[in-house]
Amino acid sequence: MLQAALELADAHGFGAISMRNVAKKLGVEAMSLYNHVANKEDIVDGLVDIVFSEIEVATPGSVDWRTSMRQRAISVRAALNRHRWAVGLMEGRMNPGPANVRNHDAVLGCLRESGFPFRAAVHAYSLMDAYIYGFALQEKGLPFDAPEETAQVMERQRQSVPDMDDYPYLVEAAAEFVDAGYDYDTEFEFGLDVILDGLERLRDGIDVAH
Amino acid sequence: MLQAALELADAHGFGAISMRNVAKKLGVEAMSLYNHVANKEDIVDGLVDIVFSEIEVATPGSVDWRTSMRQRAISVRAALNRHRWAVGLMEGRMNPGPANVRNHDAVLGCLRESGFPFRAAVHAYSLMDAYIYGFALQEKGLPFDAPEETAQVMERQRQSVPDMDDYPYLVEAAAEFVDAGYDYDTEFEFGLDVILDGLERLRDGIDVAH
DNA sequence: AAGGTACACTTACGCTGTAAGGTTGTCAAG
DNA sequence: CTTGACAACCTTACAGCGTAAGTGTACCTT
Repeated sequence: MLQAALELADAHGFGAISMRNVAKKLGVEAMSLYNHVANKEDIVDGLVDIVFSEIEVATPGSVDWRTSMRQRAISVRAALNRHRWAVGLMEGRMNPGPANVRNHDAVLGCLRESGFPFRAAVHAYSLMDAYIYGFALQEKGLPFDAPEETAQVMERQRQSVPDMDDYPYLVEAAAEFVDAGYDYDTEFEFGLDVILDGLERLRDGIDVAH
Repeated sequence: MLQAALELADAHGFGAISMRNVAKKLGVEAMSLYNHVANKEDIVDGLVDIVFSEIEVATPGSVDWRTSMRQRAISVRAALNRHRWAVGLMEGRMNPGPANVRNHDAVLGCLRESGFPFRAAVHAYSLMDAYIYGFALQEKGLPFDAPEETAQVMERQRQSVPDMDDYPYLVEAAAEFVDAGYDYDTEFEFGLDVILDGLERLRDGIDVAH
């Protein structure tokens, strides 16, 4: 049943998850689902945990913290790209599933065992995840997916803003993107590396101080 | 009418914005609203632009880019804390309002005039906003607002995870947060400064190369 | 055979956004 | 003063939503 809901969400977005839709996909009436879940929120909790289960985080000690965290970040983004409907829902679950918990513990463990003191590990985790989820949010929202669409979208947006010429930097950006495109992968990894650089300096500073 | 919708959303969350609720607040029937807006999405667009209008970004040249960007980031977070319902909605508007457009142009302008080449300015903007919106997402989702609630929430979460003892790092975190609390302001500004440090290095590196 | 449990069903309530069409108040042109 | 246009409001209706409540039936255990 989670499988059915997942396929619905992946194919037609979060709004397509309704008790009636999921039930129909299973050849069943809506109310029958309540024999298996408490309510709709329960289904969403289950779906989110499936997404968490797709996130790969290396076993501690197998690689250094930086490559481990880098791979995890890329893995999270990949999972969120496969399941765009999940973007705003990963954080703040009231009933975190097992994969969710395991993931959090693994990340904290990686950082702690790599020499990050507790508070520094929390800072690092908060910073990385804020960036990852925030980037996914941008990526989900930004109007152009494929490069070839960029020009049309830009043109439409320009027309919807009456006095576009008052905003020279936006005009510059629009022209540039139409011209040279916009690469999400590059963008994501750039920011990610800035953050990892900062965290590395933080950790090394602490090492020295000890 | 946007005012009425704004008060509803601030007081009772995004879900409270329904045509019937907004209309009731104005002493009017739901369908009457359609004389002023095309549809509900129109209202949301208007609300989001109100939030954008509350974001302060210094006029270019008045202060250096770093303090300007730092203040803006804090201003964005403050606005999103006043209007938590807006957190997932700021990015990816199909019909950006005037305040939205002005804000984007001002930020890009600040960076460009401070010596960031175009691509670097885009990287910087993307990185900062991903972090800001991602942090706001965390903050909205995280279950404890007031420090005194922390203990209860932690206890409830522990009970909802059956084999909590398999996750030593989470146990450590829970204990620490109950003990010493969790300060969102400190957390936010820590990550923000890591990012600004990284961007400063990026800009200086470019300056030297020229 | 009896009882319990698991799963499915139907019906109903109050909510949602909004399409369609009717009524009224204001205001400018003839 | 009348007429017509127009804006703003109204009511009605429809299809969809989550889910509370109650009913039926097949199967497994005692």
